[in-house]
Amino acid sequence: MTETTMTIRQMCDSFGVTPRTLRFYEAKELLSPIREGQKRLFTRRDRARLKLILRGKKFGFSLEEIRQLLDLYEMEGGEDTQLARTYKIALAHLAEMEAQRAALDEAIAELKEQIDWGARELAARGIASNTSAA
Amino acid sequence: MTETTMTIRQMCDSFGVTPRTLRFYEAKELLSPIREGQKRLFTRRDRARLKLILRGKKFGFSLEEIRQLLDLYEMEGGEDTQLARTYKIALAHLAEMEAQRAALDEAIAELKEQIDWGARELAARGIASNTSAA
DNA sequence: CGTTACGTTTACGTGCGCGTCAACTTTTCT
DNA sequence: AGAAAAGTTGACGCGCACGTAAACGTAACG
Repeated sequence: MTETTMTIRQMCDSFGVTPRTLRFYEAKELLSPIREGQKRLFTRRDRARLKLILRGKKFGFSLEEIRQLLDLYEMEGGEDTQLARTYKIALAHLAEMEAQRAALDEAIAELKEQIDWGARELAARGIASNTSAA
Repeated sequence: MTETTMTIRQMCDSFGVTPRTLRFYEAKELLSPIREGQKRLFTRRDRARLKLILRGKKFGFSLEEIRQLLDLYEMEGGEDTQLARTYKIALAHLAEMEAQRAALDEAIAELKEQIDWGARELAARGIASNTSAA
């Protein structure tokens, strides 16, 4: 089987993060690479989680919130109560994300208006606003 | 004319922030309330800006980035070069926000999948997952 | 006229998300 | 064998976005 683990450097290169960041995430229990002697080896699981972590960060979630979300993606055979709790948390996150989406749409619409105004203004002043909005 | 200005406390109450926050934003030149003696009086302009500030924060923009965006919403009669610069910044922000929207849509879709899985799993285990997705 | 309420400045403290050494072990190249 | 490369564990530092406490002004109320 194709060596499925990666060194810390390989992880850093493919995700664009620093070693410090990966160790920090491990300390926060977001990642749990296996150890070969002293060295960390990151599994496919770690990669999947890291992807989710980085995505979560883009949406302004804290690492702690992200940790809760990560659990959802791995509730294979947990306890019933645990599953139910995680499920509720997930619903809350979903609601929050959909609210964010709505707000984002509104913000984009408003910003576009402003930009259009700016384009017209620039045109009126005879300045190139080389941005042919497809 | 209906007194159009608000005290710091009125602002805090209607926006759900603390006085410290408003003073902090003023120090960062995001707000510029007028002074009546020593006291701050927030104008309609300040309220509009604060609304945009809080929205920007929800999307993970830094206060400095938000300050740049705010300029866009007030480039009434600035210099040509200033207008052009602000215009470019706005385009960059728009691109970033649209990218965020795309990523957010994807994340929402995936989270929904997980939630559906969780709902089925809970059902199979005979647990109520009272959340009839409309 | 005191005190209660609301506001102010100044300044140090805090939590998060890492950055940045320092000092050290463990391969790996030549 | 010797040196460079890659990894490790502390531990302190830093920028951001405020929190929080101290000390003070001022204006209104009973």
